[in-house]
Amino acid sequence: MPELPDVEHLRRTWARDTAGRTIRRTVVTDPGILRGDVTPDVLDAALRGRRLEEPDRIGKWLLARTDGPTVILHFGMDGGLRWAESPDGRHRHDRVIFVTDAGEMRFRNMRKLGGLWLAHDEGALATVLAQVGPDALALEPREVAARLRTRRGQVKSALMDQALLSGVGNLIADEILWQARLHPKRRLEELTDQGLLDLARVTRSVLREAVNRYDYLSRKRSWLNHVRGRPGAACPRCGTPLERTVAAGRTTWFCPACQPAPPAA
DNA sequence: TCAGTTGTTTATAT
DNA sequence: AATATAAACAACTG
Repeated sequence: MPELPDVEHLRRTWARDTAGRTIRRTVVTDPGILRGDVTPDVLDAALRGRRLEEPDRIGKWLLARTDGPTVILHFGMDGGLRWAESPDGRHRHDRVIFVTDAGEMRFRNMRKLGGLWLAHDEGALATVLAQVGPDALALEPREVAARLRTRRGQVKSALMDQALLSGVGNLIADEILWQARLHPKRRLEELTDQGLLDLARVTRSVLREAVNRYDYLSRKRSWLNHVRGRPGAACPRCGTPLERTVAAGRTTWFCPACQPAPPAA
């Protein structure tokens, strides 16, 4: 699930459920989810007795702050959070559990892409996030356009480059390009300034609406993601059968009528 | 059995 | 130097 809107949802979940709580202990059921030099003992010692504070988010990264260290979570392809009042019903993919004075937050992650980092101060936090660009939703469209303008090559590749702009994943990139009527393999250097600005505006509007709907973008019938990936699916705008290709190394769906291919090389 | 999966990193090639 | 591609990671679903 996790692209920017999903992680924002997780951030709000974390904030709501852990507000005012104190960490009693942490349970690491699978050390293979720990990143950097943190170990189960180090994590527990660092967090025991700490008060949970308002979490932040940059792109797909959740920064779970305490009155001491910050826990950094990345959810990979299928990670998530579950809050429970008691230790009952833990799932085998709950890799780390933050036990508080009134319930526990579980970091679930089936495939163990992503993981957990621990930063003892802002310097360590900056080190972990050194390659992460500005949050895609925190920038004005003109700023997004200016960043895109520094790049050449396939537009989808740039949208998904987390160092250029953080938060846009494969599904959202397809949605943005479909709404902007741009073929995923169009080249950035071919786009006009106005074209880039339009793309940046669509980017913000897709992210904003997905975040404000509070879950994801799949329910909206007028959007590509409502039908994306289904065999024989038709473009919600014009009814043309969607096509599948690979761009930026990822499965990509687009409408061949609304998103005309770039001129052959 | 095999292909496919919302992400990132690394290696390799162009 | 930038960009493009593929593989690897891990665990599951259909």
